[in-house]
Amino acid sequence: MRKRASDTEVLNVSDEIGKSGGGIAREVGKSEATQQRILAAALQLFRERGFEAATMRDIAAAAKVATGAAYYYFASKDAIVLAFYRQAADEMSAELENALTGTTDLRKCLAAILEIKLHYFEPSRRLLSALAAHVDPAHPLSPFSEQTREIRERDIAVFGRAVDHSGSRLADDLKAPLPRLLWMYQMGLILYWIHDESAAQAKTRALIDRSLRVVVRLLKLSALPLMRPLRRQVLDLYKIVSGS
Amino acid sequence: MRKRASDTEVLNVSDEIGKSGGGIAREVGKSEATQQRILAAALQLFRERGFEAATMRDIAAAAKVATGAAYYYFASKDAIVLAFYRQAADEMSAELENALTGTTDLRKCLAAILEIKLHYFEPSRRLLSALAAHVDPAHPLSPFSEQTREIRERDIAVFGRAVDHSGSRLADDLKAPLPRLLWMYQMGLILYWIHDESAAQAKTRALIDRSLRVVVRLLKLSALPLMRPLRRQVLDLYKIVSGS
DNA sequence: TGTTCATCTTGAACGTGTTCAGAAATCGGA
DNA sequence: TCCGATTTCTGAACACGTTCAAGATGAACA
Repeated sequence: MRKRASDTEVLNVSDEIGKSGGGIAREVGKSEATQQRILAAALQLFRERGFEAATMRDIAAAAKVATGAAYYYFASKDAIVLAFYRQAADEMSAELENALTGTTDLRKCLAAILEIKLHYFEPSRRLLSALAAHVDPAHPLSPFSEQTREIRERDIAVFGRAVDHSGSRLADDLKAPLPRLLWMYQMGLILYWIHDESAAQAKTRALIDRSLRVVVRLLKLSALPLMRPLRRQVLDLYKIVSGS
Repeated sequence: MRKRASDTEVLNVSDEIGKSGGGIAREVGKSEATQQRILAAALQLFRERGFEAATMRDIAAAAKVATGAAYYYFASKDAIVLAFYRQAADEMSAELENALTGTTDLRKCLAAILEIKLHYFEPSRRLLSALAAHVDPAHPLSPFSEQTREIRERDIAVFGRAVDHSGSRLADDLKAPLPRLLWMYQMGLILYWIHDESAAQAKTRALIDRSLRVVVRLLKLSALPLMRPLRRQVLDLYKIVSGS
């Protein structure tokens, strides 16, 4: 009976598409179309009414299927948000790569990355609060959960390339953890942005601009031989948290 | 009909106790006893089964009342956790004051504060994840919500006194924001502790010890005239976030 | 004692996310 | 074209948090 939607493997958009010739593949894309219809209906309702006010019954009705069908494609209501998150990561990746090659100035590069993400998520800002309201690593929608691991790691890799491309001279022991640290930093900014109710999220904009300068300044400072003991202390904290 | 449990004023333990002589007061403490019975039953079930697995029906049954009665005393399931949080803050306050006068060493003082809280919350560690799983300031149970404001502000005041009692020389512009900054720092540690699955939460223990040294070291560093520009930059970030 | 009235209590009912037994649709192969 | 198998879909049913109209309780007063 139930075969599709599992907890970890929620959305397999590109699955089975390639094997139309091989095994079990009917009218190409029929199933995928339904799934996309449900996803689209859900996202529209989420944006219109908010995550909680949009019920699974409404979503299914809007997608012209029965309630149960939604659960055939998505393991849970949360999983729909997760699918959106994955789609977002995919759609942004090309743009992000462009941003990386645009400049060797780390500050500008980080600013560009953040600009891309905020611009992309702008229409879904409130929806994201459903995704990022949780800090519990056990919650599927947490940015720190197992379910979001793949997206997270790919995202961290982007920061890794940003660091590589930049001309900044860095302390050697900082090079390995820095991508993940920068990712955490941007996660904090995005979290703040989601809940920022100032006009046009001006506060977040200010925070990004100012904090980027601080971050880059700290990076330069930390490269000084004088700062080595403190840097080691801070990196020890990172080691504890990152669990190595 | 419904008069009790409102959203902001969830638990009025000490309400109406004083006016037994004045107006409407029956068998003294009857109502309070019921409320406490519900709270106690809830906490026991929360600890036994976890917040989500303990249903309001179970809680009411364990307290020997109908389901609706629980909602007469508590506006929601969350509100019960909130009541627990308030009770905890009350019960810890005396101990915290003691810790403050115990030493003039800021590091030891902060360590003592954290020790008291972790020790108190130890049996309810998992329950706290229901309280602290949210970073959304709009969520009642968020440490940053309006509903938890009073507890938060009182708690920040504790850190204020800790700073005052300490002999550390601090930059003048740091004195005002420092208590809140320290509170945020401890909140981060507690958050980490809640989700720390290492044996006996050893990682949190290590993190507290090491990070406290870093914090104190940074405070000393920040007092140096050389560090003034960077300190100003960081304080600007604080101003943006704290919304002034 | 009987009446009044706020306080307290009840349990059925609502809307929610989710499950599931089975029906319908569609496939590959005879 | 028909058959068995697989995928896709249905809608009633479940357990949950929560609401609410109605009832029960008991103190204060006549």
